[in-house]
Amino acid sequence: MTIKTITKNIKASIQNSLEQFDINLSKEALNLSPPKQESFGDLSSNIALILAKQIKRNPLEIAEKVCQDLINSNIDYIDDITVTPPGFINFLIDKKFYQDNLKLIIKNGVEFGKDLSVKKRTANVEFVSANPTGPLTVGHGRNAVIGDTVSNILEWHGYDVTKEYYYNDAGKQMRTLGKSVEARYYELLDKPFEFPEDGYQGDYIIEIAKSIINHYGKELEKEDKKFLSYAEKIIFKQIKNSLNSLRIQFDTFANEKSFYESGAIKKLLLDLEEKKLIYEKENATWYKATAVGASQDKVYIKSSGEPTYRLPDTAYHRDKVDRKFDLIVDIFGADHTDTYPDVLSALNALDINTEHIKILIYQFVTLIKNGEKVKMSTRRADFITLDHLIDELGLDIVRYFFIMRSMNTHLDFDLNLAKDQSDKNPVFYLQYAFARICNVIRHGENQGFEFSEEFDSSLLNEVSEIKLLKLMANFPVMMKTTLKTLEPQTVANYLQDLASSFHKFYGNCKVITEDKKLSHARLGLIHGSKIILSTGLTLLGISTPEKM
RNA sequence: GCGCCCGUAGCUCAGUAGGAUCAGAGCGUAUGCCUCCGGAGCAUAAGGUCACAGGUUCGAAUCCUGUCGGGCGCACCA
Repeated sequence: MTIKTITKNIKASIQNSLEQFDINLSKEALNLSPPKQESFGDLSSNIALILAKQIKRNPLEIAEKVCQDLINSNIDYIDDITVTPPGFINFLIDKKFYQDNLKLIIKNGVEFGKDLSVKKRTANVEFVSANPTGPLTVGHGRNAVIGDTVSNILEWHGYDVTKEYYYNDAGKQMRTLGKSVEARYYELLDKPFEFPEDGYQGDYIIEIAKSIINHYGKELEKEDKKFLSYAEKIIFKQIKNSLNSLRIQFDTFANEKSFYESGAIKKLLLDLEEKKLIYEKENATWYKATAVGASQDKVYIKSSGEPTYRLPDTAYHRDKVDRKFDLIVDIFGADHTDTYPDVLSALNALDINTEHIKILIYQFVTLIKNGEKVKMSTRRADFITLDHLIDELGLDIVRYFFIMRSMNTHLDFDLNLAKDQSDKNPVFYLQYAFARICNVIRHGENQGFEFSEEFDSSLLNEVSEIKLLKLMANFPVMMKTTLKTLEPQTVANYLQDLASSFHKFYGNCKVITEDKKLSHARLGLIHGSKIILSTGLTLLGISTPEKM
C-alpha cells in the first residue's frame, strides 16, 4: 500500500459517488492534493467546488453528500473525512499507514518508491556539448550538473540512459583555435606570426603551443593540421578531467564531422528539398523556416560554402530519433532559446515525430567575485574555470549549488559567499543529518542495540516522528513530479525538508533510551530516514559521509 | 523594435501546473537551549500591499492584458 494506491482508491470512491449527479467529468478534474494547512488533513479534493458551477448547486451541499458516501465506502487507511467551507473534502490518512510504510521503506531499501511495473525504457540525454576550444567555464558547469542529475533521475525511474556529448569539430571555432595555436607556436619560436583577430587569447593556448614544440619539434609548416588536432586532443582531455572531478562520465560522444562523412547531411538537404523547404539566394542555401511558422528564413549553407551549425544539428537530432530512444533530452543554455525550434520544425516537416524530445533551457550563471560580476568569455580568456570552482569549493558544493535553483532563473553564484559560508552551507546541513544518523546507529551498537527489522512501528507517535514519517512516505510522489518536470531542484528542496524534519525529531526525541522497544522503533525510523537521504543525495551526485 | 526567461523578507531563493483568515526556507539580525545519542543542530522574535495597474471566478504569488525594471537571444558565430 502506497500513497498512490490510497489516492487511487479515494478517486474511485469519489467517482462512484458522483454518478448520482449525472455528470461526466474529465480525469484531470479529479485532483487530490495535500492541503497547505496540516489541520485540514493529508489530502483534499476540490471536486465539489468544480462541480458546483456545472450543476448549479451549493458546493458545500455537494461536498457533504459525497463525504457521506465516502465514509460509507470505508476506504482503507482513511481515518476521517471532513468537509470545510467553501466546499473542500478533506481526508485524514490513518497514522498506521505511515507507520506501516516505514517497514516498506526498510524492506525495499534503495528500491523504495520505484514503479517496477513499467517496462524498460531508453533515454538519451545530451549535455555539456561544449566545443573543445578551451577549458570548461562556470556556465558549462551548470549545464553539466543539470544534465548528469537529470540522467540520474531518469535512471532511478528505470530508464536506460545514454549520456551524450555532441561537439562541432568542423566549424569556424575550431579553425580559429588551430590558427591561435599556430600563432603562439611561431611566437614562441621568435618567428613571424599573425594572431587571428578573433583568436583565443588564454594562456592555455600558449601551453599547448609549448607542448607542440616538445612533441613535434620546431619545424612545423604553416597550416599544419597538427596544430588543431593536437590542441583538440589536449583540450578534450582537460574537459573530460574537469567532468570527472564532478563525477560525470559520458557514454557516447557524437561529432559534427561524422554526419558529413556518413552522408546524413546530404540526405537531410535532399529530403528537405523534396518538401520544397530549401532554396538558393545570394549564393547561400536557405531553409524556408517561414513556411513552418518562424519569423524569418535561416541560412543552412553560407555563401562561402560552409554550413552553419543549424544544418549538422538537425541531422544530429534526426540521428538521435533514428536511434529509437523513448525519450530525448537536450540541455541548452539560454542563448540557444531561439535555435532549437528550427531543428524541430525541420524534423517535423519530414514527418519525424519530435514529441519525445524535451528541451531543457537553463538561464545563465552570473559569477560574483568580491562583490562584482565576472563577465565571462571563452575567446577573451576572461573567465573562471570550472576546475577553479571545484578546487575552491569541492565537488559536493559545486554540484549542489548548480541544481538548488530552478533552472529557469538566473543563478547568482557568489564565490566569496559560497566559500566563506561553507560552514553553514545547505549541503552540509544535508550531510550532517546523514552523519548524525550514522552516529546514533553507532552509539546504539555500543549500547548493545542491534538494528532489527522486527520493531514495533506503532510506537512512533510523537508529532515530530509522524511528520518525518509523512515526508518519507511522500518521497515517491516527489520523484514522480520530478520525472514529469525534469527539474532536479525539487529533489534538493525535498531533501532540505527531510533533513530539517530529522533534525527536529532528533532534538525532540532521544533514540537510544532505557525503553528498549521504543529505542528499536526509533532505530527503525532513523534507518528509514537514512535510506531516503542516501537515495536522494546519490541522485544529486553528492557524497554521504558517515562522519564529518 | 520583436521573441524567450525573470521580478516574492535586508540578501539568495522555495512555493508541488488556481486553493482554505499564518505566503515559506536559508543567510544576516535579536534572544534562549550542551553534567543529556555530535550545537555543522534545535526553539523563539523581528522582517512582506508576492514590481505596479487592470481583468478572468466561489478563490490569483500562480492564468490573461498593459506598464516599469533586469537577463538572454534576434548574424552567411556556434
